[in-house]
Amino acid sequence: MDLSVKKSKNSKQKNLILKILRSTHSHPTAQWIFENARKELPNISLGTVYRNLSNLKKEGKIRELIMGADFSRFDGDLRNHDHIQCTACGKVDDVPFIFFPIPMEQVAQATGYQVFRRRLKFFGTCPECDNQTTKI
Amino acid sequence: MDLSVKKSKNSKQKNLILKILRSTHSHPTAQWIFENARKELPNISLGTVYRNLSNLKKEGKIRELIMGADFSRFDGDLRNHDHIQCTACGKVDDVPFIFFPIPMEQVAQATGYQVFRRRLKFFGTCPECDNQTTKI
DNA sequence: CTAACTGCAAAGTTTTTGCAATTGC
DNA sequence: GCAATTGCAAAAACTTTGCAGTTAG
Repeated sequence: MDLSVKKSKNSKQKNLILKILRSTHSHPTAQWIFENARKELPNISLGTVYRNLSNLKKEGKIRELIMGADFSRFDGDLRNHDHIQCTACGKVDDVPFIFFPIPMEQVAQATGYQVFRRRLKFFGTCPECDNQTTKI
Repeated sequence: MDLSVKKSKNSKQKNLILKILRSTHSHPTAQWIFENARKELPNISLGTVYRNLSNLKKEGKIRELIMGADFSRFDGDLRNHDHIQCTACGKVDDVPFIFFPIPMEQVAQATGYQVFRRRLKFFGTCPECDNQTTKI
């Protein structure tokens, strides 16, 4: 059987979307990507953005996050890193890679699962929101 | 300023929803909760389910997960535990609490955030899906 | 060439909201 | 009582899909 998926064309839309994703660490939503993409390609459609995000995900070039109580966010940085979300403004930032030794065997034993991956997410308040506690 | 939020009535709908959530570890979706709730209260509406989930979350009685590429899932168990999701069937299970020492100060230093909480999620295949690898 | 991709618009899903009636405290 | 909650239905928010035309390899 053929396990290699990849079979996809280049298109300016797709390349632009990837470029946008890689130019930020802010984990944008599909809508945000769309708005930024149309600055360069005014005719691009939201459907195309969603289709390309889906393809890029299948090809392993990006990662879908969906981490909080809102819509999907995408990550163009595939290096090992974790995430932190501000509970005040909802922003998601990268946590540069820190090695956390997590004994996955214990998890496998406790659950009966075969464990492949882990994902670690932190919650807190970002510097901006911290300073605005008294405002408004 | 008054930081205590809570001010909420009891209603049979709300109590039922909480009871359902606490009776399972399967992290149901709003739709699933709705379907089960209407077995006991046939006239309950989906809107009421969503409103109560939102209130219960505000009151800190449940937790919204939203962990994968689909719709929200809710957790009625607030004891410390982590989650594992099967990448084959999508099911989410609890990982009974295991102490993972994670140095949150390092995260705070690296990001500038005030860090409150962490959430750890594992991915793998559940025993059922493991055994079905060759079927179909 | 032709399979994949595009823009557009319509449809699908999940969640929220407005309103009049009901209910808990 | 009166504010909070409910059922219902309509609307909003996010995502997917059908189609006919365009494009990359």
